[in-house]
Amino acid sequence: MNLFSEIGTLVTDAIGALARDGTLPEGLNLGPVTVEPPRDPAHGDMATNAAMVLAKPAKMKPRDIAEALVPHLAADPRVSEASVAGPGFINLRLADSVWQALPTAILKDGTAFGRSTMGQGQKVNVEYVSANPTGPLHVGHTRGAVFGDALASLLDYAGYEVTREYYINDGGAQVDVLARSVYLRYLEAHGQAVAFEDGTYPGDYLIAVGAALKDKVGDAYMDQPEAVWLEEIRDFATAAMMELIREDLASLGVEMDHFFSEKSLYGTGKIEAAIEDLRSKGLIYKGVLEPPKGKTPEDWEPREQTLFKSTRYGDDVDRPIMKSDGAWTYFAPDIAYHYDKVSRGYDALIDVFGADHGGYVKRMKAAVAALSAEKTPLDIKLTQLVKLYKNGEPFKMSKRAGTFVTLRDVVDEVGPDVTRFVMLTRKNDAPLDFDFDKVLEQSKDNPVFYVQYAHARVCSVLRKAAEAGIAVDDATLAAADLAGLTHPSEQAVAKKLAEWPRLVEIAARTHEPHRVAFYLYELASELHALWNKGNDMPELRFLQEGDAATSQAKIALARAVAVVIAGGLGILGVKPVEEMR
RNA sequence: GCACCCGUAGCUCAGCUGGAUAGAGCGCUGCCCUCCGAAGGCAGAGGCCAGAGGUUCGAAUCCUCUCGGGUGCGCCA
Repeated sequence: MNLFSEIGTLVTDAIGALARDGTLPEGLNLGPVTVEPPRDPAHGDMATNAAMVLAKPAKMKPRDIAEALVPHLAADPRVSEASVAGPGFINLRLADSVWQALPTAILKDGTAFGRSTMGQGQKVNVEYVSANPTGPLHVGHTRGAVFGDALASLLDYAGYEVTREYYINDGGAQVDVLARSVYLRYLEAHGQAVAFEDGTYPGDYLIAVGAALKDKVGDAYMDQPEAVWLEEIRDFATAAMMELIREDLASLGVEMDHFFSEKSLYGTGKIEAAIEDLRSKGLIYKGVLEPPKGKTPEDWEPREQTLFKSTRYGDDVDRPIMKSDGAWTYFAPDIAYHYDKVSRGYDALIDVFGADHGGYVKRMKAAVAALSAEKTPLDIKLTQLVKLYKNGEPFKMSKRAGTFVTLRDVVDEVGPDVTRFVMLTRKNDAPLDFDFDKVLEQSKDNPVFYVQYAHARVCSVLRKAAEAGIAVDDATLAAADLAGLTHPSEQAVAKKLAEWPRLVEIAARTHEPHRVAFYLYELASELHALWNKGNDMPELRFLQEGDAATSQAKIALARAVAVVIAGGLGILGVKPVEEMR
């Protein structure tokens, strides 16, 4: 039940009627026609720009179109008032009964209220985290994990069929470094003193891996050259790191549908097949790149390389896919991986990268455009830096990894729910300050608390009502007569609730889950405002002593707020609380 | 040098495929608990939306340029 699209249909129907009676020309493009909440509530409940956007194609004055539309709109029982304002807006005021029907609908649908069919079951692949399997996840990954997961849930809620996917970078040089590092820990487990040189991973988290390796192979690799053990230790260590990463993700409540191994692309002909696809389209050639202007590397020499003609699809320069020694560059398996995703039949792809990979966006989009013959859109969302603070001071060190703050450090400190909500209180491409103390603070300065508090307050009312012997189960509340909910503060809450289905669609369309978090804050604010009005005006309190029917009507509204908050938090992956502790 | 992101109240940030008088929190000023949770609410002050052009009935939003900040730029992934 999306009121805005329902009224939108009313508007387009009215335009259709005018077209039939000759007032307006036939076949007007109604795409730009919108119905949205006006910025100023004094203008009414909804406004449409129809008259203004149709003026030019219809060759009429906006106000004339508006005047013609108004009678059609006003005739609908849901519309209590329609008027023309400003340059040609049509402002609509809706009947009280429209708002009063809303909590009832919410109580019937539960947290499914707001679900949309916008996606029409289209298949979307969301790839996120995709951290190298060389150690625990750090804060940067945490933001990507939360963002990607919430985006996936949001798209699911909006009617898409979503796959959550993780690309394991287990094919490059960094997993060899991992293997050597684990070998050192293995020697250490055998009692040898070892030195961690530059280019190895010194983190404590590999100690257990070295010990486990010793348990598995005994002294078989002692005093053996790298050629003997490298491959096996690499597989062993990579598996251990992926286990670690899965646990990290699980602690945040993130569960992937699919892990895709980069290594599986090598030696299987998959990279070659992807490159061959590009070659067949005339997009692969040998050539020499120009050095970047203004910043020529010291050791620059012109070199002939195998290049992908990414400039054909909007990139700034063509990109090498093969090194001079004949090995693939990192870009080649990435092309093959996306080729695989495209051929799995997705209608759309989304990659979530850290902002430091921003330079990679154009070539990746170019590759997918080429591989899919421009049929599969790829959106790449970049997540910006997280700056950590503790007691107002920048905070960098991890107690666990020694060098960087890990996902576990954050989750252990503040819990998964707070971590997730806070990570979504900024747009993905804006830097985020994360203050360990502030996010646990119980004040309206802290949006996590503020939203949870609203939910808890409703739960509190439900408990009080039950104690007073009033039935407040959802079925009973859904049957309540809400005609008495006429106060502006009550209607303001209902109107905010009405925005929820629309907001879900906007957030899903723009791939911006943070909008959900901001909406929940606004909804909580309306609830708190109404609650406090009850201080001065006892008739606005949810619980009316000795009047079960009125109480149930008011509590139905409150409960509807809690349901939408729970549904919204569900998208963010946050559990609503029933009491503040 | 080039590309991408960003620039909105003193501070931290929202702002809907372009909509009417640009919003919130913090901070500041003044109010509201014999009252369902005051962990909250109400009111006030505070803006050339970095700047200049352009498109449009209409621009914080789209285009161009300038300034300022961040990130990235061929055998690292």
